[in-house]
Amino acid sequence: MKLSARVEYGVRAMAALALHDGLDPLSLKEIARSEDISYQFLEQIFADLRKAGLVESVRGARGGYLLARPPNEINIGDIVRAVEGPIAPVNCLVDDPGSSREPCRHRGEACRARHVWEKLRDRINEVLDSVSLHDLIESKPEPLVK
Amino acid sequence: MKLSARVEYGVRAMAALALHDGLDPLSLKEIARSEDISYQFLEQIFADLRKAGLVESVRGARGGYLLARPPNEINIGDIVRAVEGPIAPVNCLVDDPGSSREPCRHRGEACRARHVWEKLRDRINEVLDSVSLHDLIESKPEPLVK
DNA sequence: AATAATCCCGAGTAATTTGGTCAGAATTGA
DNA sequence: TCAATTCTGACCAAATTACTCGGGATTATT
Repeated sequence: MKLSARVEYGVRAMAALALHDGLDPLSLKEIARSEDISYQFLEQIFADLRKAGLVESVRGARGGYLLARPPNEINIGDIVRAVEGPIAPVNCLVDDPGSSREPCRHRGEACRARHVWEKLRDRINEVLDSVSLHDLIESKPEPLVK
Repeated sequence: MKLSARVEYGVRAMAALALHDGLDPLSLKEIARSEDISYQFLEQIFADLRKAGLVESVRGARGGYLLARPPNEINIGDIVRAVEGPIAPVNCLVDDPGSSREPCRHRGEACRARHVWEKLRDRINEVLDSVSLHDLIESKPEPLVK
């Protein structure tokens, strides 16, 4: 039940972009340096963020990335789903509409727990969608109490 | 952001025990067979369930497992935490009080997203703790609409 | 036009986690 | 005594994750 490093990095990088919103493009090199994240790994993550339409790229010298929308219109859920795919806490909830994959069937019965997992998925999305990048950068970083 | 097969198996096995509550011990062999789960993998899972005090074992011939409490006093969260450890959606939330592990600190600041992850963790626990084994076995398995 | 800074892309690799097996000891009802 | 069972620790294979590598495409600057 853990989010990946991609998510952690993605959120931090997007927060960096949000803090720089309205200015010139921010390069991956710069983000990687300031957030201490592998440059090449970040490239992969930004490929996903771009495909999801959360950032826009400016190619060439002095290029970089910009938020595609203002920080209050991008929320953490958008980022998580972009870099990790849709939230699906168990296999039988993976949405895979075309294929004829079995739902969670065991010995002829659909799994009794399905509605629990569905509720869980919905609450997770709710929480992640309730916080925007704007909220994130407004809130003070917590003091480092031991 | 996925629960493991251990959780899925653990919940199904506990539901089987709940359906058999008040009767004689149910053996792992029986559960493994009826739920179509690897016997030896189930052994591992039940070791965790037992250590967590959710089941009691009866050793020897005609032995097996019993729920340690009535089905309405055991909830899905108990099972998930027993077999997967405490819910901690990001590393910086792993509770590890003794050790001096760093909190999520990046370049001197605690991570801005920490409170989001905390809220997420709390909601996940809430959902999982809101459904008991009793609820689970009372609810009809969902019909298998394609 | 040349250069350097940047995004872009696909393949490959190392580390970790997960799901499961194996072998056998300990316990107990029949 | 024997068969059915729990219990334990080590082991193993597959999958996933985190990251690297090599190079191509684009563009501001000189």
